[in-house]
Formats: sequence, structure tokens, C-alpha cells
Amino acid sequence: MNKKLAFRRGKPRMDSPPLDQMISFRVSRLQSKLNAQAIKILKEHADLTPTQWRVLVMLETLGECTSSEIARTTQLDKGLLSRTIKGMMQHRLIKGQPSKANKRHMLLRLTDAGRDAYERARPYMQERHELLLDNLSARERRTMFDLFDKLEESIGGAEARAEEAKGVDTAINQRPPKFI
Amino acid sequence: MNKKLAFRRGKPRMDSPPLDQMISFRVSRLQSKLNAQAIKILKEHADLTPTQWRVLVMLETLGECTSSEIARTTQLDKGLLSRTIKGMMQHRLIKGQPSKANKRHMLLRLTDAGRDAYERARPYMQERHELLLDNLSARERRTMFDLFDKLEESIGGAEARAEEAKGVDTAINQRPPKFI
DNA sequence: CCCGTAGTGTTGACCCGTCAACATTATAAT
DNA sequence: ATTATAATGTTGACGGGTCAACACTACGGG
Repeated sequence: MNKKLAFRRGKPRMDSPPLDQMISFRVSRLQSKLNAQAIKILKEHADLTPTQWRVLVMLETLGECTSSEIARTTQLDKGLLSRTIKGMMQHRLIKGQPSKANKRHMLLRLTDAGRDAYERARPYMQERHELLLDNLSARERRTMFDLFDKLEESIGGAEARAEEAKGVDTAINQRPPKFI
Repeated sequence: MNKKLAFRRGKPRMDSPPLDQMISFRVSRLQSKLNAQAIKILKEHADLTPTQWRVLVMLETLGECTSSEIARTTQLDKGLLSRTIKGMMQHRLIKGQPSKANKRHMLLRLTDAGRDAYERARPYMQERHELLLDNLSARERRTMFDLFDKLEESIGGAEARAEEAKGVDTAINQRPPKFI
């Protein structure tokens, strides 16, 4: 299609490594660093893993929900979520009671200990997040989430087209049944 | 669409999806998707893993180098690199000869098969990259790598300060001996 | 020259995320 | 009602990335 080469090709400024211009590589490296930082903070202040933290955030804001709801809104793997939730129940961070309306559902709720862990980690996680934002200009901050959205959208579109070309209708990862 | 979010400084007022405004979470999710896409493409066209691909890119541009050079410029884990390189040697994608000047060094070079695999994957990887760029405005494209840089810098700075506060002088991950 | 320090690369242990298969239950179609 | 299909959640298997310990080598200062 469009053959507009957007690489820095005009200038032979090769002192910057080639991979540094690759989106995927940069995102991967950035994720590693962010993740390592989060692991450290969460471990130190609340003995949580990033996934556990994310489940806590979801439960804190959604109040009461099921694993599949979390899976849909976060697009986390349901297997990962299942194990994480099991672990959090064993640590009494959350409790789950079977739904009467739907026997497949496990209604999850924060325990006091869970809310406590959340509150212990929250200020540090928030401070970290604001620190990340502080180093960005107002314009960059405005652009950032648009970039996340557009890049994710690009991938989804490419996947969809690739599958469509094969005549296959496969769910990529966890396709949400409804777009809420 | 519906992303019109004020960036909360001070008071956290999360209006819509909670985690979607967290940088770390978004980067993590984006990385997952990008990685899955890369795995698929590389597997299909050249039977490579993303890390193998990155090593190929480095060797293609650097010509001949050592594992530690790659580790320094990419900031990839040296353990991961060691195994990856071993695997690539077994698959005859690269070859390594011990340096005479420095017995610790293993000088790595592409084989014909390695260059072949690279050339088989390159057009698809490039197409994918351009597809990602196509959906971005010129301004967003210009901002993107600045964002990557600044975010990584923020983390590094935070880590440095955290360690300094403890009076510890520990190497975080792989600190480059010289800042090139 | 020797010794402490630092760079290089290997390895084992471990954890996390991904994928597929599965049992169970709900929902839609006929 | 019966049946097919979809959704929920669990589990096993697997691969990849991270970390730490290690051996080996290089190097600089006493």
C-alpha cells in the first residue's frame, strides 16, 4: 500500500541503534522497565504482583464483579486471571461467592485485607505514575493515550484482516462479546 | 472516541475505565499485542523468535560484534542473549569465533542462512511497522519516540534516586559502563 | 608482579504470561 | 424440549524473560 518510508534514512546518523527506531522493540523494553519498577514497589509495600494489583484496582472501582468481567475490560488472559484470583483468595485479599443467578459466575469482592493492601500500595503507585507524567509536556501527555489506542487498533485491524483473508473467524485472544 | 480525560494531578478522580489510564498497564497490554503479532509473523515467514530477530537486526547493522555489545545497545538480558545466541548457532543462523585479542569475547557474524532468514522476515516486519505508522499522524509519529525516551528516562531516574536514598550502588539490570 | 575490581558469557532456578483442552452451565435455535 | 452453540472458569503444558551465582578473563594500581 503506502510506500512512504518513514525511517530516518536520509541522515546516516547510525550512532543510534537500529532497533531503537522500532516501535515494537521500544515498547517491549519500556514494558520491561515499567514492570520491573512496579514489581519492586508492589512487592515492597504490599507484597503484591502487578496482576494482583490490577485485579485490586478493578475490584476497587467496579465494586463487585466476576473474573470474566475483569478479563473483558482488561483483556487479561482468563487463565492468568483464574490463577491470580485463586492466589488472592488463599491470601484472603478477595473473597468470592457463587452467584445464584448464574452458576458459572463467581462474584468477587475485596476483603478488608485486600482493601488494606490496595491502600498501602496506592500512594506509591500513584506517585510513580505522576512522576512518569511529570517528565512529559502537556502535549505529550495528551498524545500518549491516543498513541496507545491507535497502535492497539492497528494491531487489531491487521489481525482481523489477516484472519479474514484466510476465511477464518477466530477470536484473537479474548474478543469481548459486546463493546461496552 | 470517548477519551476526554483530564490528567489528574493531585486528586485522583478516575471517571472511566480505571486501568486504561495507567501508563504501565497500557504499555503492558500494547506490548502483549505487539509481541503476539511479531511472534506470528516471524514464526510464519522465518521461524524466528522476536529475540532472534533482534539479534539478526543487530548483526545485520553492526556487521560483527559480541554478545555484550548487543546486550549494551539493546539492554537485553545477557542470560537471555546467551541462550538465544546458542540456539541460533545450533540453527546455523550465526557463527561465532573466539576473539584473539580478548579471550572472553565471542565474535558473532551472520551466516548465509541467517541473512536469508533475515531477508525473508524483513519485508513483513517492515510492512507491519509501516502499518503501525500509517495510522498515526505526523505529529504523533514525531512525539512517539520522545515519549519512549522520556518514560524510560523517568524510570531510570526514579531507580537511581531510590538506590541513592539507600546508599546502595547497585547495578540496575545492565548498566552500560559508558554512555555512548 | 600481584591482587582487587570489573567485564564477559554460561547456567540453573524461578515466575509469569500464553495457549489449548476441558467440564460445566447458560442461551439460542428449531 | 432437544440440541447446538457460546460463555465461564480451571488446569496442564510450554516458552520466554529475569535474576543470581559462577567461572573465566582483562585491567589498573599498589
